[in-house]
Amino acid sequence: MPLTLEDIAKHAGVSRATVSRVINGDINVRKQTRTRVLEVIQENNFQPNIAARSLAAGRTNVIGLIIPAGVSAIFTDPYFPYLIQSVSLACNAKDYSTMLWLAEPEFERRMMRQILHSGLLDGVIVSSMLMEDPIIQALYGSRKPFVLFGRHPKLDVNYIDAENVRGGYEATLHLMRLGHKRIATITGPQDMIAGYDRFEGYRRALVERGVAFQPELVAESDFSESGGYAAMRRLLLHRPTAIFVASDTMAEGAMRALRDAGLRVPQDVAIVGFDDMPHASRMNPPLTTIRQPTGQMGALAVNTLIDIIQNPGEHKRHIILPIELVIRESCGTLSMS
Amino acid sequence: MPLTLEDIAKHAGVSRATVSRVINGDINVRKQTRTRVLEVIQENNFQPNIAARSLAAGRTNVIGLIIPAGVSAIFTDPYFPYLIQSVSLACNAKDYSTMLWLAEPEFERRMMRQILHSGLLDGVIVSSMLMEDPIIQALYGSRKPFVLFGRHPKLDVNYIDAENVRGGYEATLHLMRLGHKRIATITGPQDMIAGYDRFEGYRRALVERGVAFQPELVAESDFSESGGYAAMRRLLLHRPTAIFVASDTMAEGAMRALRDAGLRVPQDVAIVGFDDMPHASRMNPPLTTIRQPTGQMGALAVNTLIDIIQNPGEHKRHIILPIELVIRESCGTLSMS
DNA sequence: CTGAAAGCGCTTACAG
DNA sequence: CTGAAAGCGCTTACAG
Repeated sequence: MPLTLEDIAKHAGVSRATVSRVINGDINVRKQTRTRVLEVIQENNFQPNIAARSLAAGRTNVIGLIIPAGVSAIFTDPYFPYLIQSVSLACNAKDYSTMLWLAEPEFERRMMRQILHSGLLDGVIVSSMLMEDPIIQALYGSRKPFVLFGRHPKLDVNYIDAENVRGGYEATLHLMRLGHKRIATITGPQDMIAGYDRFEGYRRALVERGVAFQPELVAESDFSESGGYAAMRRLLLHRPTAIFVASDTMAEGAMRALRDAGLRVPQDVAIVGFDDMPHASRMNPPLTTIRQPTGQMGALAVNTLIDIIQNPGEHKRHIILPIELVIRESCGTLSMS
Repeated sequence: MPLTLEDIAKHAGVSRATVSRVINGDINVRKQTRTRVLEVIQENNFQPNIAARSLAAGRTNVIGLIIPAGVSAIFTDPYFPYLIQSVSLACNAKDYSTMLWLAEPEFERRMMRQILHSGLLDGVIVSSMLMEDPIIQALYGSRKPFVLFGRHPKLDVNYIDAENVRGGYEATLHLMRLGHKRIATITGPQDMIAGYDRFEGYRRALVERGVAFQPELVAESDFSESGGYAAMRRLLLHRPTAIFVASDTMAEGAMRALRDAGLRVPQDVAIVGFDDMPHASRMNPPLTTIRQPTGQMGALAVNTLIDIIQNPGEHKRHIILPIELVIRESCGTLSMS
């Protein structure tokens, strides 16, 4: 059977309360006492029982990561493993653990009960939700600390985000500078904020340069590879010479569609992606794209959440990370214009 | 503040013990009483505090899923999201929650303490570990229920596995039947059981048909796309006419290498993969591969683990799922031989 | 700086 | 079939 605080206390010749203080970094412990207790803890590889701590103190050092299971992109877009990994590592580094929730509508009620009422989670990180998702509403109405991946258009919540609008803008502008006139776009879902904002950037670039917006050059998709493929096939009917795709993974699908149609990149169609996932540089040709710091964002979300848990009631945190245009070979060069 | 058992008991006019019995499905409750209590629970959307239950009963309805973070394939192989999803859904369906651990050597000690001593997990599922991983040793030496994805060559443990040896055998045999003489293979890591077994199947097919084993036709890789690419480039020097690749994702990399080398599939080189991930059918050409029931395996692992938790001390469970050759277009047809 | 004691919200023998 | 009570292993005012 695992040891208890009481056991450690006995070994160290102090009370159970003192051991607890040592573990929790209370200042009111004599240095000598602290050292002795720490030694005994080390020797016995002691780990306090989380359930007991949770019950007594109301905290668990566990946070939840919610990703909607409906997002089919979760299977083709390395964005998700990267996100999960960076969150998991950042948690470990702060002595927290990660509980993963793939939100299925079917189990949503159960999930929300667990999250809000079971006392299991100190806080939660939410990624890739639809803006109108009831989960966000439920969290917003509770006092459970949470941070969103991606800003929210209506609610004042804590969030981490990238400069998505500027990303879409820079990508489109890059294509314009290369002389393209018929620039299409494959967007993410318009009920997801990242999908919406990247498309907004595209529109702004057109407006700014006085280019008429043409609805037939827009295909909404779902951030998945096969979605990008299907969207590209639809756009092909309208003969764009360039295309801004709102994720690298969709860009991969789009390039597959172009290849199947016998078109060359960049000679026939130029492409800019979004994300700068590692495989972007391995595509054929290597993909020009907008880089966002996915790895950093996971860690930042964790640290922000922990900060909120420890200092509740302060102002909402809004963190927006810079993007950057990475030029490779999928747009050709200036001379082609 | 969340409600407690005591609150529900008061509303229903019974004792706290009775409410607990109702929640835990104890038979010793009068039907009428049960109904009344359930109503009150429903009305109030009551969720028992997990920490308190854990402390009192020694169970949490939380299981851990451990995946080593060092596996770079985690970013390119949809196998992992599928696995995570199927485990997560199966857990939810059984009223369990999933705790995700991406095992970093750096945090291994912390992780093992949490898993074995914090009382947070009722059991754990371990995927894609190296056979000699100390985590498996530690679990084996503990009394924490666990099931492995993939058999263990030395320890008598609970596991779910696919017929990997037969899969490698069938894949290789298929290529032989098509008349190929120089059949190469790209293997998974030989310190992972799936990598080892699939390679073993390849060797058995050669032996059975009296074909000499040629070490230069074997390239060990890491289950990632870029690993498959690099391995294929090495093999190209030895001019194989066919190749068995131990995962679809590596096969994707291999096909990219062939394309870059100006070789056609299947005319110049025939390929068989392993997994039958959804993108296998979308490759160019569609990939002939060995199908394994990944989705089922996650659910089966969860159900097996829960069974072990509830009925400890019984014999070890060994579940091996059948594979199946799926013929598409990456090997050409019999007439080509 | 330290200890004795109450209490967190459940489960589960025990008694009836 | 039901309730009173002990106990799970911690944390944290409170007292000294």
